Amino acid sequence: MLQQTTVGAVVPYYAEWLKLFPDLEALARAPLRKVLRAWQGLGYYQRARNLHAAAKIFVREHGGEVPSDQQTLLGVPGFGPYTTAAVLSLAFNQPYPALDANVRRVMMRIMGIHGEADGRPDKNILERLYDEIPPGSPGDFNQALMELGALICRSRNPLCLLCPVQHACRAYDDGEQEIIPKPKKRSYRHITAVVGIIEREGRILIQQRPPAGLLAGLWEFPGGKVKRGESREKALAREIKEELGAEVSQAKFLIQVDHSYTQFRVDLHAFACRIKGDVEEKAGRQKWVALKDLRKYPFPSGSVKIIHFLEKYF
DNA sequence: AACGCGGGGAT
DNA sequence: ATCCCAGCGTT
Repeated sequence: MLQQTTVGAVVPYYAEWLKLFPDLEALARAPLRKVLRAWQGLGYYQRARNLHAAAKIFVREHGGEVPSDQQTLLGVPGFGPYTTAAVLSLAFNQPYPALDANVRRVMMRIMGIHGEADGRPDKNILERLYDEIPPGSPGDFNQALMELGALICRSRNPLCLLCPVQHACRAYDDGEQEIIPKPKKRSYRHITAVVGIIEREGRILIQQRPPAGLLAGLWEFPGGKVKRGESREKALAREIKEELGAEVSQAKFLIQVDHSYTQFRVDLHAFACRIKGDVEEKAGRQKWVALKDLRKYPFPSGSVKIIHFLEKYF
């Protein structure tokens, strides 16, 4: 859960997760839909699939235990260099440095390495960490470095005057703690999208996204992007026609929700819809679901906001 | 080496 | 409006 996600966002999910899946066997035998539902809102859903697959491997091939060998762990879904090192050092007391974003920033500053923070393991930093890591307490060392990065050696406004290793920091000596690492430039697009809440005989139509790509395997309401110069109603009718082969006979605006991704921001407009005729069966799975049953399916966060609105006012 | 993959908090 | 986060897998 902590892969590329802040501790504060993870804590409630972690607690709930352990209630649902108290041990490896419980996770291994759970259906994917429940696993994804428990992950709903956390993002990067491939992590949930990986963890699910890993639990199955541990139960089936390793007697229900987590292996304590580096090469074995590196072959398990979701276990890359960082996670493998973190498990080996924290759980098994083995001297592997856990090089995460915090530690990388701390070490770039201590060693005076300029440039952007690269996501890949840096050879020079790893060599230094292997030299410094105390064989007797590698887990404490790793966690101390991560904590130093999170609380003192922060990305912005580092608290150098409170830093216990200020005397050993090249960036501080040179007054470069604010420019190491160099901020990344990102483009930021804005998209407006419409979705149809299509009801028939007390049920609402939802469809499942493809098994790979963005929000893979999650469910959503039919709809799509609004093109330039196009009205929301026109876009809704066009998308419903494209996706379902059906004509929109009525559309009443319900709610607008904002939703931000890393690379873009979506402005979602939901409409209560009536359609004429039947819905075309598509390769992607579709379901008519009662409002109270929507919460059983994994949706992206933007859709969840719409569902909360529906539950409150319908 | 570069890119795709969420979502929310901090500033 | 930007930037970032206890990264990984694919190309």
